[in-house]
Amino acid sequence: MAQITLKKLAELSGLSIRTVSRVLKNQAYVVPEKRELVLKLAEQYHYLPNMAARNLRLQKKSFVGILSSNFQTEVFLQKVNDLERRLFSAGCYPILGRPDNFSTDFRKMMRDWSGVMDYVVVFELPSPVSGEDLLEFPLDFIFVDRETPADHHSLLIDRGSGVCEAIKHLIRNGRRRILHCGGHESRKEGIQRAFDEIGTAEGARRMFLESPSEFRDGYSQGPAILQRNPDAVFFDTDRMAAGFLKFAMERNIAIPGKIAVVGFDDDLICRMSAPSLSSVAHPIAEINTEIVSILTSPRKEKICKTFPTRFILRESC
Amino acid sequence: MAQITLKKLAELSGLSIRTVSRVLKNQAYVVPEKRELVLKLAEQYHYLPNMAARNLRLQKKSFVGILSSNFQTEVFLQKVNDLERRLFSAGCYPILGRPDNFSTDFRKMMRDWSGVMDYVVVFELPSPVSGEDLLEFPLDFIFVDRETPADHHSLLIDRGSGVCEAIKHLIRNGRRRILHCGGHESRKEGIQRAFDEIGTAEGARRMFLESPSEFRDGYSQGPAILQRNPDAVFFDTDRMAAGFLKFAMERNIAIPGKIAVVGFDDDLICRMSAPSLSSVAHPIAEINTEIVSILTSPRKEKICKTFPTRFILRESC
DNA sequence: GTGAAAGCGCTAACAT
DNA sequence: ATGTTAGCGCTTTCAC
Repeated sequence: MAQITLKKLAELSGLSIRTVSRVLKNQAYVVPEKRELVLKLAEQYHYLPNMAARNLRLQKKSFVGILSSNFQTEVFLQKVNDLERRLFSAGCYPILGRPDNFSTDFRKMMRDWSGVMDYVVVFELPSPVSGEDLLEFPLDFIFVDRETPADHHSLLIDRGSGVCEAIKHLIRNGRRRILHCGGHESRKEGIQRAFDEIGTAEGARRMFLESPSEFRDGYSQGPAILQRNPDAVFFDTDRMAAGFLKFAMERNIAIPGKIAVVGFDDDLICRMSAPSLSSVAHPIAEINTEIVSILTSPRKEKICKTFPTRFILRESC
Repeated sequence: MAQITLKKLAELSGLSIRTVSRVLKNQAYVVPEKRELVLKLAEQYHYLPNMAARNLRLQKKSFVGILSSNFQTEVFLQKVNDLERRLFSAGCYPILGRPDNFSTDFRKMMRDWSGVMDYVVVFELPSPVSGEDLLEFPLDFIFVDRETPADHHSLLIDRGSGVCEAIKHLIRNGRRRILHCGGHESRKEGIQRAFDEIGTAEGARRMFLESPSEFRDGYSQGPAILQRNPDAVFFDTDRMAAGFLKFAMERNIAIPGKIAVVGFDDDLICRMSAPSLSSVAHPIAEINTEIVSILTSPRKEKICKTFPTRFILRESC
């Protein structure tokens, strides 16, 4: 499929490149008959301007890199999907990369992407990086939900806010023995806030069970959870909560009757589990809006904003 | 972040562009001291070659478009994730697009992508297209699991094969009243095959309940399903099967004890539902291998291959 | 009204 | 061993 170029169009029409360009960009000062001719030829040969060349000339980049070491979870898909929609309107598209490590994969990607984009959005990275590390790349980085190296944009997620809402909801609905199953600091902090605000006053008790937070963990921690006799459990992830739901179903433990359950992430699984899972949702739309705004109106100062998560009530509590 | 260029490096070093280029590409015939100097400068200024320019010059493209109107399901993420890994080794990256329609979105994407890629992989498209429609774009299309316009690569999925395996498994395990809930022709065909091969001989009976195939449908069809008194149900999608699992749980219907359940897609949900869901998996690795092979060794003739799906046994049957 | 020409950053054939 | 130069496909200034 040989690309047809301006030059070929010029030869074909016997006109100069400049004139052909004028016609195709709908600029003034071309006599109608020449205009017609060029248009006809362009149509006939399916002329499409080479964007790579145009962008090189205009020093304009129309892609944005998306880095994540985790393509597994469904929330990631939600984020990218939402971002794609927004970028599209701005004539921009996401290029995906899933580096397995910093020193080789990450570097290779940055090299390969140089010149086609100005910005790289980093959702997850296999290893920590410093501002120093990034200095060598002629790119602006936008870190999402991640400790941010000096001098780069960072859009942080306040995971605590949604967790706090969730816990307060549990307490207000009469739950008094609340177990946190997982271990992320961000979640602990939200729970702490809820107890500070109303939990302690209401006489609620707080328990903690340290655990990894995959599906299998929620399932395997079942006995340990029961042993602590909670009337509500907050899990660090939806996957983990789903694992516990499975355990509960097998043991005929009523959810939310006997135990209320809340997860984190608002994964698709929440709407597909039985009962449907209350969870804490990421501020996807808000963050992506901000990303697009950074891309479209470049600024000198680095953005650093924090966005709250929010509690989503479903059947499990 | 101003890009540092070969030209600047040449000025800085007082050498010609050619020599600088020689050094950086590790070619022969440069005296050590000049080599050293250039290397030092490149290091110091964090020189990165502009790939957009290099690719323009070399007429080489290092991206591949991925079109899908459906970014919702987790299988899509699996596919893209797997493809990304394979492309990466080939120095190539996926650019995502989610066109909402052919006439505007699709066209805009093809225009915007012209010159940066040679191939576009089409997973799903909002409307049917013909070979004619695609003629206007200087791109090769690889259609996956989709009716393919004339003269383009097509990698088809034989959905029937996995379904057939699934149904035969059910029959061999003593199920005799098998209900198909959904309506896709591809599934029907697989079920037919299974009955032709062993079902009829074994005296199994086949029933059909027409339905859309989302989560809510699996749930809402619960009563209609029970009414037909099946001992096994095959659902067109995992989401739908999960919906029925929820219904069954609420009604205390033993799965797989009373009713065996099989879904389709091998979504993440399969491993996270209770009980875990038997399903039919897409030939992701096989298809992506083929895609990469098409990209890396261009050919005149169009590829057209069909890949079988396969049955994945879990707890639900 | 139209065209020649420079140049975006890079490569490589062709001098020297 | 090193530099000059043309050109990938495009945009745009500046002449005519």
